[in-house]
Amino acid sequence: MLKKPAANWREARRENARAAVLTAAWELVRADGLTALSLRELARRAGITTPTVYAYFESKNAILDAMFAQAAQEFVDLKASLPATDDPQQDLLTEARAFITFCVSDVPRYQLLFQHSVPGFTPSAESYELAVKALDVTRELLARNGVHDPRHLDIWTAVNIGLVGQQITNDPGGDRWSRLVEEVTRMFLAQFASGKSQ
Amino acid sequence: MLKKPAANWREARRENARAAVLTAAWELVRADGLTALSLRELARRAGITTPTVYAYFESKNAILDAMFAQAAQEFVDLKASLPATDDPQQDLLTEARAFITFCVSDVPRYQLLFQHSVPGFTPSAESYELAVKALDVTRELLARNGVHDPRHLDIWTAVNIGLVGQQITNDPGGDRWSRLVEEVTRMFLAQFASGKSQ
DNA sequence: GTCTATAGCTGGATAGAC
DNA sequence: GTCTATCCAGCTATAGAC
Repeated sequence: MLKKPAANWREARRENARAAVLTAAWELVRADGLTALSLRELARRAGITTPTVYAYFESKNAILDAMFAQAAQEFVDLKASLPATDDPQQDLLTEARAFITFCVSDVPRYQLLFQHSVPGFTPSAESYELAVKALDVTRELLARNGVHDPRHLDIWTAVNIGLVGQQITNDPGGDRWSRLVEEVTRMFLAQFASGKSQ
Repeated sequence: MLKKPAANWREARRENARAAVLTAAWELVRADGLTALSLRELARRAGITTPTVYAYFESKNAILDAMFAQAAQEFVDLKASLPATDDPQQDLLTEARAFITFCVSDVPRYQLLFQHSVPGFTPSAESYELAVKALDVTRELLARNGVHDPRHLDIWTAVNIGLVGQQITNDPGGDRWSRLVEEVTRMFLAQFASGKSQ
């Protein structure tokens, strides 16, 4: 509707160039931190000049928004890739492990997606909705474990985020907190699974 | 030893001025965020000019370090102010409540103290040690609840930080996560108190 | 100690030639 | 689309008069 097929190769070229800039952006923030994202250094890494960046993104915030959308999509893909076996407890543990690895393995992505820690930036509503929607998988997973209270979903996300936060802040590169995921999952399920909650 | 009593009033004057700058700094970061701390705006709020700031602090990082030291001391004071009753479970809940309120009521202080989220800044070793030492109170409190495994102390800090993080990030000004502290404390104690851990 | 003035740098964003 | 050149704003920090 919007684009004729004949113009597709142009669009594809443009998208490739945009993707290359985004790749350079991720490499930059992974190397120097999320707050170190500058258009000068980004352009240098991408092998172009600063004004050229504006040929593909209208502002720095537009780049951050595209990065947020990518991160949100990766989060959705992660959730979709989780196996559903006949052991709900094992599945929940698998999800927790996957989430923690997802966060710890790419700290700037975690900060962008879950901490909203870039000063002048708020994600677009659509990308944000995507990330929130991904929680539905967790909701179902908890339901299969007999956990139905929305408050307990909040507790589940909190303990997972807590492990991630402590791991990143106080033992970066290690596993002092991330290794506790199994024990924490047991604790959570012992209290809230199968209608055990008070 | 270092300062003669006769010079005390000079020292006191200087300390007052330093304290006034720090007060303005806290007001600034509470209003505009930790990353918005600039010497220009700080000076403006303190009713002085930028170079005058350097009469009291040798650099911006020195200001951040003084702020970190203040925050660490407030954290220590908070721990020291906790009542010790004959009900260890109640005391642990009281501590958790106090911690969460401490963090949520002053987000920049929380970020500075527990998130180390200022780009070029790392706290001085002494101030950092002060904050770590404050964990001893929690360690004792857990011991009085029959929790002795250091791993379970890590789990305890993680779940508390998790509630704080989710509260600040996803429901600022509300109580969606902070109100869950009692349920979370019950969950933790049910699993780990009195040598119940596996 | 406090000021005015400014150095020196880095940031986002734009003008205009090609 | 891509470049050179540049604008303008903000930052930390310093020089030097008073």
